[in-house]
Amino acid sequence: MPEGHTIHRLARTVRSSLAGQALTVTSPQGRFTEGARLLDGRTLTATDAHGKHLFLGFDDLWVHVHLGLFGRVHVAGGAPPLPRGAVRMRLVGETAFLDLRGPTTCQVVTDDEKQSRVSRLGADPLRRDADPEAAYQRLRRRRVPIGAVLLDQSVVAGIGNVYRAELLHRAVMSPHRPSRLVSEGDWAGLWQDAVRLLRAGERSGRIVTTAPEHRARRSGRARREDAHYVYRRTGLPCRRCGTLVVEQPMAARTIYWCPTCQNM
DNA sequence: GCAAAATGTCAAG
DNA sequence: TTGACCTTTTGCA
Repeated sequence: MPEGHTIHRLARTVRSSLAGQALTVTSPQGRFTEGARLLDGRTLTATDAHGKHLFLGFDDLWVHVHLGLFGRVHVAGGAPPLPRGAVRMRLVGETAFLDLRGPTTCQVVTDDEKQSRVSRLGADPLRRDADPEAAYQRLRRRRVPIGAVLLDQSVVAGIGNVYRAELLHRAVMSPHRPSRLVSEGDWAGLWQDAVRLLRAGERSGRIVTTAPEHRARRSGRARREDAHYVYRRTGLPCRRCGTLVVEQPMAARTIYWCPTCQNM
């Protein structure tokens, strides 16, 4: 479930449940044995999130985690049960534990290595130190359409396939619009909306992009299919104009959009 | 029991 | 542009 909002939320959760505790670090699955040995017994001192990258700090060393498409982190209070499935890394503190499964990346890195990995990332809407102007300068030079640029983590860090589709629909912009035709004002609007949506996602732990009037309530809870305007709604009517939503591959993923109102 | 899908990225051709 | 990789869950025999 990992777009940037998930990672920032995790950074907070892990900090509040495990920071300051000396941790037992293991790799039940066996693919992080070396790293676990380096960190076992150390105290978790910091957590940090940049786009979709999570860093867990142990003084001068960090664990760099990238969940990829399938990775998951499970944090819970109390004592851990026997590991179930492929647990790459397990952290056990006095009051809580963490299990990491299926990440693309789980590596011990130094401060310098962390810095160099972060420096390859573009502006993160969830960070106060983000530079959206620099992102705009990069965006304007890309030869690919805006729908592809929004997934390019070296331009904007943290947006994934759900947010890209939803942001473009909310901006009433075609994913096919050439990036050089995205004006400063267009970009300011997209950026501001990204900040708003990702913050809401970080707070709630869910991606909900639709306005309340689009969300039918049943037993007090928004239905899942009402959470989005276009993402995974192929063949259903656009909530703005009624045209059927279409899908197409773009930048190695599927983009969903309304061909009528998002017409450039 | 097995195939397919899922909010991601990188390297090879 | 395609395939490989990481793992769990869901749907269909």
